[in-house]
Order: sequence, then structure tokens, then C-alpha cells
Amino acid sequence: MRKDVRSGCPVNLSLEVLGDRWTLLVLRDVVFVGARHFRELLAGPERISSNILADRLASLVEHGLLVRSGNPEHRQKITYSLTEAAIQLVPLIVQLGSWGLRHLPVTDEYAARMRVLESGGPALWDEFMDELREEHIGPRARLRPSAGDPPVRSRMEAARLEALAAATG
Amino acid sequence: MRKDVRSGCPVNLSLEVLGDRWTLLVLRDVVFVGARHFRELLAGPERISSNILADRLASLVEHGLLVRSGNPEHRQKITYSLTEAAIQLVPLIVQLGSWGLRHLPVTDEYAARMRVLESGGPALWDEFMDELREEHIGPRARLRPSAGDPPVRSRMEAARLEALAAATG
DNA sequence: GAGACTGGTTCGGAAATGCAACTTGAGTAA
DNA sequence: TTACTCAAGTTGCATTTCCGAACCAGTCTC
Repeated sequence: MRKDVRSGCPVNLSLEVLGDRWTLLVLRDVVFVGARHFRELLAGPERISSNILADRLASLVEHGLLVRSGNPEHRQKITYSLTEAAIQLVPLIVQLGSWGLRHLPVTDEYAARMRVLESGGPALWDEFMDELREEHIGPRARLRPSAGDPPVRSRMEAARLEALAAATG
Repeated sequence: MRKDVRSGCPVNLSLEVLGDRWTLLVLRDVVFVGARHFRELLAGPERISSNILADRLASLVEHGLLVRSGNPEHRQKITYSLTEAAIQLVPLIVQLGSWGLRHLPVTDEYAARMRVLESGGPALWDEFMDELREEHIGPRARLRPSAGDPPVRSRMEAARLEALAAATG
């Protein structure tokens, strides 16, 4: 974990927080897959190792992108929640995925999920961000009322399963 | 330079190309500052060291984000040009900067530059991308005719100098 | 031919990565 | 209460990558 700031440029400062191979993948799993616990995050498709995951979670908490909370019923169960700052990374993660979709050899299964967000445009991202606020911060944290459509994450998951079925069958 | 692919997820694949502390900074200098030569890139505010820069330039060329070309008049002068794939990273870099602007302690001077792009919205990014196509790929590469306004980069630079003057007094 | 300017290399230490095994503490079933 | 499982990490160690400083080999300029 480095401490020194190399310059006051916004791009640089963001990279000092997010610029490595794992940090944004951890956030992707929290945001897109709904992973909230250590073991869930460990099970992501890239097989992050537990020491790296522990390190990144600590860094994300330290930088104010995640909040770590225990559960009084189940004392060894830790839950990680997104903060507003992390939720505001949704457009960035979508851009990252969208660019990958256009320029890199993406697998169909994962492509389907990203295409839902891409085709929905910024309006859908806003709705998704509001769903995340409700889920991670509290029902009062929404900026606008829900339209009543199925949650964005479930639409992404449906698209993923459809692509998976098409590939298998 | 790693070869193995960890998963076919678009976010992961993008991170395998862009996910480190320097790659996007190099692109930022080419895109926002107009740096096209080794020594220009070396002079960026984060003081990248020459071996890292050489390594990242090679990686960017290998991944098809930059093109390296010599100059017949000045044999030791090498010019790096953006490809279409790299130009399509403009929205991503803007998102990165915009998020930094909102959540990190950005310096006024650099903030001014980013605010121009942020407040112009996607329409301005498109115009900027077209200017980059003209500059790096060729005049024919524009998707739409220029509106005749001053180039986006010069507007950013003007805002930066203004902020710098305000700070100095 | 001296000096400066070009795009880099080379070297060695420091830091990050990553695999595997281990740990601690809590819940759970017999 | 003993044994089993699961949750959230640690620890140890080898490998890989990063990166600052110094250096270098060709132009080009005077």
C-alpha cells in the first residue's frame, strides 16, 4: 500500500486508489454480482487469492469505498457495503467493460451481462446506482423512486443465463 | 508483461491491458497534453522513469493502442500515435478524472482542465475524439465535420492557465 | 569535433503477487 | 463435549514486477 501522492491530477489520484489488477474486480463483484462476504468474493472467476483479497478489502475500506460491518446474530459473518463514492464508480466500471467488449476477446457469457448495461445507457446506470444505494446504504438513500421494473442486476443475470444456455444447447 | 488470461469478463480483460499505475497516465498525456515523443512523456508531472515508460509504450504498441513511427528527416525522432481503440478510451479517462475530482484532493490547476471536459458532457467528448482522430489517424478519420470552435485541448489548456494565474495571484 | 538531444538499456534493491498451508473463533449436530 | 464445518482471514516463502539512478549509442547542430 503506497502512501506518497505523485501529483494532484485527478486521473493520477484515481489511479493511486484504483490502479491495479484487482481492486476494480473486487468492486465489480460487489456491484454486479452482489457479493458481500469474503468467501463470495473469493469465488469470483479470476480466483483471487485470499491474502490479496484481504489486502484489497482493507485498502477499499481505508479509502472509504467499502464499509465493513459485523452481524450480531452471526458473529463471524462480516458484511461489506458500498459507500456513495464506490457507487459513483458504476459509470467507470461500465465504461471499462464496454471498451473491453468492443476491443478484446470477451466470453459470450460475460458479454451478455455487460450488453444489458451498455444498451440501457446512462439512464439505466442511474437506476442501477439507485438500487445499489437502497441495498447498501438504506432505502432512504435513493435519489428517485423506483420505476418498478425488475432490478437491473437480475436483468443482467437473466441475460447471462440465456447466453450460457445458448452456448451449451 | 503477462500473457495468461484470468477470465473472459470484459472488465477483467480491460484491466489486464490497462490495470496498473502508469498505462493510463501515459495515454492521458498523449490525449490531453498532446505528448507524442518519449522525452515529452517523460516530462509529465508524475515523473515516470524511463524504463517504465519504455515498457509501457511497448505494451501499448503490442496491444494496439499506440502506433510507433519514425521520421525520415530526423532519424532518431520517434512519434507515437493513438489508434481508434485508444481514442475510444477518452470517456473512460474522463470518468476516471471526474470521479477523482469529486472524491479526491485534486489540485486546482488540474481540476480546471478536467472540469472543461466534465461540463461539456458526452457531446464534447465526441468532438474531442474526432479532433484526436484527425490529429493521430488522419483528416479523413473524422466522423463528423468540425463545428469550427477552438480545439478542446486548447480550451482545457486555457482553463488550466487561468486556474494557475488565479492561484498565483 | 564538442556538446546536446534522441530514444532508449542496465542494474540492483524494494515492493507486489500468488500459492499453499495454517489459524482463530463461532455455529451445529450427535 | 466432542467432533465437524464454515467464516474470515494470517503466515511463510518463492516468484514476478516495479522503479530510481545511472548509463549508453546513435543523430543533429554548431
